[in-house]
Amino acid sequence: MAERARTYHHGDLRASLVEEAAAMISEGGAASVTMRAIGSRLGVSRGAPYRHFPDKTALLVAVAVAGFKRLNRRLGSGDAGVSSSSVERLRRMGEQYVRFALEHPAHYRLMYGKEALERQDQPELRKAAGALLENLIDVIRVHQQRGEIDGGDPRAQAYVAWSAVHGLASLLIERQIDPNVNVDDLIRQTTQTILDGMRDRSQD
Amino acid sequence: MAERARTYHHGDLRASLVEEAAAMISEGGAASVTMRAIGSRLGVSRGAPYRHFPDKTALLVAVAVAGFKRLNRRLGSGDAGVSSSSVERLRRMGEQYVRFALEHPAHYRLMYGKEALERQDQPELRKAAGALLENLIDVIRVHQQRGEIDGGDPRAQAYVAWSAVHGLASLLIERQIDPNVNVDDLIRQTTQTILDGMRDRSQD
DNA sequence: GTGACAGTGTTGACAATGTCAACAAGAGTG
DNA sequence: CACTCTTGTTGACATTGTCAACACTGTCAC
Repeated sequence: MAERARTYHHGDLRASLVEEAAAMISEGGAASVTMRAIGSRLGVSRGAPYRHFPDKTALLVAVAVAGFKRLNRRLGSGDAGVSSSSVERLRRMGEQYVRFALEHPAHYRLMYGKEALERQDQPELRKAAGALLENLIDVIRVHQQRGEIDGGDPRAQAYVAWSAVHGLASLLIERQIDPNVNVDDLIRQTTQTILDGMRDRSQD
Repeated sequence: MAERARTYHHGDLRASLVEEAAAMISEGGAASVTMRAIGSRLGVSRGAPYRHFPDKTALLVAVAVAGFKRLNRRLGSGDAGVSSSSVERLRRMGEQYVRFALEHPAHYRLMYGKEALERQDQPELRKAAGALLENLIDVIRVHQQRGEIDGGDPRAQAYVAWSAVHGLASLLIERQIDPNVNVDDLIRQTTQTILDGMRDRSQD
């Protein structure tokens, strides 16, 4: 019945902590994650997590990093299928980005909310988010080479596109957007507007 | 020496609480605001705030609402000066929006961070944010009538524009953007891209 | 004026929480 | 088996939000 190589009391507590914390965040928001509760759910005491993370912040950072990796994987997955012409690839990335946020709102909030993680800059987190940016830049470069979008600094364009989808995701999550509005349409219009704006540098 | 009509012990504690909480947020982030600390700074006890706000969340909501009003005022203030042609007005709004966030990062975070305020939906907060949206819609309508931007649903366009500036502000505040990037340029490029995208519906 | 009354502020207490120090138990090594 | 490192447990403490009981202050009818 041993799950894996349960080398010790719990087996692989560190990974379990991250996993369980993510689950708790999805269920009851980041505020519901307490060291005692998470220990209890895993059958260990409140002090056990401190053998794997120096403090609660470190644990939450690990959860946030895992979220970025998951998001990154998802954005990259649409790669194989549609390499059609037009900027379909970029649009799909934007759409998947927002969908991820809507499916995991509390987790997404944690990923960007330095508020909960406020302290030093977390290099791991920065790195995970940086990987996302690099992927976006790569895709933008491809589209540039195809002449589908304007040929400016791809990094700056990536920031603009990221801002748009992150902003939309954030506003949706925080319920700042009228629930009567069709979300799919809004996502589509947002990505379309950005893409149009990145193409139309005709008279500037 | 009496400041105002100090009708009672403190005079106008409710307003002072909101003001002081905002100051503390600017100084040390939202986490530094504790009922005890804020009371201490105002020379009252830890229990005093509970005569004016049912709990800490309610106080923070009041602070957030004040932030929205302040932001709204700032966005509207550029109104008189430049009513020049082109979409300069909208661009300036976007720029002022992001600047406000950069100048008051912790306050801005609180305004959008339901995390700290998580509980019921806060109607006051929603209302304050709604006023911001309505102003934006109005400006968009003006530009539409001038034929400067596309004639779609102004509400949807407002959401797109709001998403872009909010996303940019958020990424900047959370230090997700390379500090070597010129912020002014990035703000300008973001607003420009959105405006271009709202104009170019030629081949769609 | 004076006494009731409501508004405002204070204090004691409590539960929840993050965290640390001291202790203990499993796991690997000689 | 003895030793030691890793991992987990427990007791304790400070901080914090919050409530209940109490106290002070101004107001107002009489």
